[in-house]
Amino acid sequence: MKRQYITTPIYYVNARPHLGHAYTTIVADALNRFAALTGKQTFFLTGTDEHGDKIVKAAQAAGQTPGEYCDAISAAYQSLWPKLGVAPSAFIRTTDPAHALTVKAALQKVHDAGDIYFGEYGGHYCFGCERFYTEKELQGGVCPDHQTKPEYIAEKNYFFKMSKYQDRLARHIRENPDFIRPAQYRSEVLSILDSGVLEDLCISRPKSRLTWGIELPFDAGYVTYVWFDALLNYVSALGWPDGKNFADFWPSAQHLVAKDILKPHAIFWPTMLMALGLPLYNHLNVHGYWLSRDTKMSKSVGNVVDPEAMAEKYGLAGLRYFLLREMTFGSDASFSEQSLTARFNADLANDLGNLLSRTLTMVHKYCGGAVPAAGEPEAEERAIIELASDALENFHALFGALQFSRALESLWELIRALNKYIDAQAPWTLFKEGRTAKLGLALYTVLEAARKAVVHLVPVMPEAAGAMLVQLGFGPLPKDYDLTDEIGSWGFLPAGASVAASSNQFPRIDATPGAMPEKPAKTAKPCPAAPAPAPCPAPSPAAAQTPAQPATETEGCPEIEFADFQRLDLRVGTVVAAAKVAGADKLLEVLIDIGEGSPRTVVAGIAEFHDPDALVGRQVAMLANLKPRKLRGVVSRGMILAVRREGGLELLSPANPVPSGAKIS
RNA sequence: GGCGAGGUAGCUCAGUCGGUUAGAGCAUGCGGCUCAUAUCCGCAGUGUCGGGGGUUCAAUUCCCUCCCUCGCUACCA
Repeated sequence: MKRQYITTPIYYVNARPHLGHAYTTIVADALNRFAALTGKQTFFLTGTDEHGDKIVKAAQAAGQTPGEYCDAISAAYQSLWPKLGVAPSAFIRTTDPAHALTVKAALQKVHDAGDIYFGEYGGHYCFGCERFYTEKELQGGVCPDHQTKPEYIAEKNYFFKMSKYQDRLARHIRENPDFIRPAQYRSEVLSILDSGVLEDLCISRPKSRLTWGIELPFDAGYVTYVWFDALLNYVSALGWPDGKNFADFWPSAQHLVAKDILKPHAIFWPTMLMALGLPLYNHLNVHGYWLSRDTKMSKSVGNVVDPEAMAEKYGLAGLRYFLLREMTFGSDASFSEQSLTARFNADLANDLGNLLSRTLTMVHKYCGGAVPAAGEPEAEERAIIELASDALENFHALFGALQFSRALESLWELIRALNKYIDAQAPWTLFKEGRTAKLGLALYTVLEAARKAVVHLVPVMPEAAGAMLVQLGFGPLPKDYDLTDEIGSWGFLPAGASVAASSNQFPRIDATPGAMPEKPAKTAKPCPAAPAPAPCPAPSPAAAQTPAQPATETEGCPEIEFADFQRLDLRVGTVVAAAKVAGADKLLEVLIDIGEGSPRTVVAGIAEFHDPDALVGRQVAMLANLKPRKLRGVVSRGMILAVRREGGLELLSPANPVPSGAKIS
């Protein structure tokens, strides 16, 4: 079984998530989905880094304990990911007790091996800042913040013998050209390694100065500082040393980071792995910054972009597509709502959205809404089939090599060619002239080629691509579906499948200043009532399906498409724990296992009728992809389904036990 | 200062292991179609490929040098 383990950095909880965090994590998510769709077993890790000086200070400033503060910011990250369509396999926190045990075990191991020593660390210490300054950081010999002269103090600390592994690391990087990519960062690291002897890494802080950290196993007077704590998350999340996930996934590890943490990941971490006797990761993938108004985003400049607001304003698909399409992986790129709008309108609305819209309309007008029989391809169709095959082959090669921009561009070559093909074939003329065989052939060619393009957008925009596949009559992806089967093949779209009457997947965004772009609609319009003539070649009776009926209404709710139903992630979960929410009469905080690794927290308004203790072990139906929401300070991720009756509230449960997380359909 | 990356059409970028008229998308102008989300298709461009020098029959692509931007690192050779 081929596998892929991909990680983002764990994000430091001294600030709320911004676009940079979102980019890294969305890239990881897209790569993870792509791997899963190409037959790999995957593990995707993200999390939060929560120890250190700055956290203690930030917590104090917020009037909280470090623990409370970390919980709050970590929750902000955890609840952001589903809003960005990101679905990690696990979320690690450095304050997780299991992580602390791993870090201690690793420190002990490296200490036993003789690669950690006790030494003196001297520097200019500013008591106001509670930190050391190097000579060059001091301006005119005084602290830049406090304008006071720092005191030179010597402090005993523990050091990791990084220099011992310097040559071995340099050799490894030379022998494995893909170890650090893109190549510009590889040469940067080699240049650091070649330019002199590495300084050993200071890995501790005395408890007299810092207690918010993991205690050294060999000296209770110290906590470990920064990198031994943070970097080890990549193996502790897999259950190192004995976890099955570690054995399964570590050999396929690759990390994704922004360029600011190149050195820790390219130098500290591999040498730590060497000291631990562990194999190195396969790839370190390094990306650049998103610039806003031509400079790096920063709070003081006030140009920080909020990813959640962008997702709400432009839709998930638009945001994720833009991020992957606009940045050349490795280089910096500029973010602006103007370029996002331009990209959205040109690529998604005009090219792709309109392609689907015009095609589906024609299938309904000319073919009764069913996928026509393919027929025998002629020269023009063979050209499209070949182009599709080339485009997809390129896409696979480029996407896997992190060249998302070029990968998507090659997909768009196909999409643009389809618009051109439609113009050349002019189905409206074929229809008028009664040339039904060619008409069916032309529309089938467009539908099938569009499907092949859209299916490759699933990793980029899972939800929107899924909806488009349904509109195209292909429906949700089969369980054992493998994207690689799309290269060099043709005709997966079954004739006779009914297609949506229309598609308004990516409505153009009004670019006029001040206009508030609407969130793109994600549902298909209802079918028009008028049944169209059906001159297209009839599909084989076995494949024929009932054409969509005109919209009707049921008890006040408008009739919906099957695709609408599919947007609901309904599952059966098992209650692991339940407790009353403090200060609320009706709310229970319920932990529900839905087979995700860690149980979900759901806040449910059922406390009036249900005793928390009686709920444990019970299976309940829940809506799992409801937008997370904070209720009474608790983030609720989902809702429990229930029926209200007089004097009570019945929870929905399966009549017989089912696996936790079983999908309701 | 050293090291690394980059400087290609108005914008965002691709590309050239040296070789006929240097590409794409967006934006701009003109024309066409009507199935479509005022969408789509066609045509039209423009560029001393950062400056200068060198090697070569031939350089945007190789070498040298200078300028500018970004990053890392440092005053130690």
